[in-house]
Amino acid sequence: MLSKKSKYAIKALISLAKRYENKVPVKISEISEEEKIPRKFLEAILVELRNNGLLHSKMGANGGYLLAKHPEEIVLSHIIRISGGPIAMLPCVSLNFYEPCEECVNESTCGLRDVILEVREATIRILSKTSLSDILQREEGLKKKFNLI
Amino acid sequence: MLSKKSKYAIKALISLAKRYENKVPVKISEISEEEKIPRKFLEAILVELRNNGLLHSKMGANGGYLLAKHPEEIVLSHIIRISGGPIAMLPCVSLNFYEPCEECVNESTCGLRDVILEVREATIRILSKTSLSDILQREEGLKKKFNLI
DNA sequence: AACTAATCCTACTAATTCAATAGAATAAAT
DNA sequence: ATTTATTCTATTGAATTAGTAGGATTAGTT
Ligand code: FES
Ligand code: FES
Repeated sequence: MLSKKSKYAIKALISLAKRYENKVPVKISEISEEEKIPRKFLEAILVELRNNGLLHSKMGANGGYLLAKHPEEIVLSHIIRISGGPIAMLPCVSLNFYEPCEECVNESTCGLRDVILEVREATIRILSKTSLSDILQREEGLKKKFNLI
Repeated sequence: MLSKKSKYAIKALISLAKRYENKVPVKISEISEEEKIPRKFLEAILVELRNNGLLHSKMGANGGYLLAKHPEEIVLSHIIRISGGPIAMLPCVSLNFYEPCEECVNESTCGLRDVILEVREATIRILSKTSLSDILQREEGLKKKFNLI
């Protein structure tokens, strides 16, 4: 399961991606209300995203946040990793949060690990090719689908 | 991430699958030692697996556990669900642990949900076709691979 | 029948992670 | 100076996960 933190991070970035063309900083409180994310929690999340190069921030009056890259360049796998969520289902197959499995004698011949490795690859294949732009496009597609029928 | 409980459940079942042909009940303590799973925790896990039809148990002296089905018929997705782990990355796409996302106004037009739905499908495709037998076969394959090189 | 070896059952506790909050410090605009 | 923001540090509360304790029950053995 994705943590709320990760989900909020993604939601917040999608929200910013929608206004990417404006080039105007967006306030935390604005995102918070729009996406129904607890204000203070979102604050911490955005700082982390900024520290990891996904956002630019502007302090003071009329300050706020802006995407640091084009929405096409920000992909889900990256957001999830930054916001602390391992993607893999076991620590022994995680690229970024690797830890050996104490119980397994030999990692390289572990059958379970072998399967979970496949799952991870399938997951990452999708998450690392899906950008904020892709998500916005999907939303457009879904809206049409449900309006037109 | 898979919970330890789920991982232990899978490990325990693999261990039992290895001796499936013997048709002799296997003691908790035996599995516990072999797979390095805390005794009492494993106890609780095995009872749950039994209550869900994956194991048969025999009480008293010479008692223990046996697979209730052929190792080919027990698949990972089933084990994970029984041992309490949702497979999906978001509650809104989970078949067995579904819950709506409070923040998302309209589930059917949610772009994030749409992507995560794809991830879930890819994951389940693998987990629901992989049986205990498959895992044992993989282990054989991996052993050969690493012995022969 | 008594003894022993096992699962079964109920309840509890400890540990960790997750989610959220509080409040003061800093920065920029007017 | 005042206002409107982000930033930083620290803490708290809630929930979940992981693991434990101890006695009841069942079945085989002598
Ligand atoms: S090495 Fe991780 S499950 Fe075996
Ligand atoms: S409905 Fe679940 S993420 Fe939007």
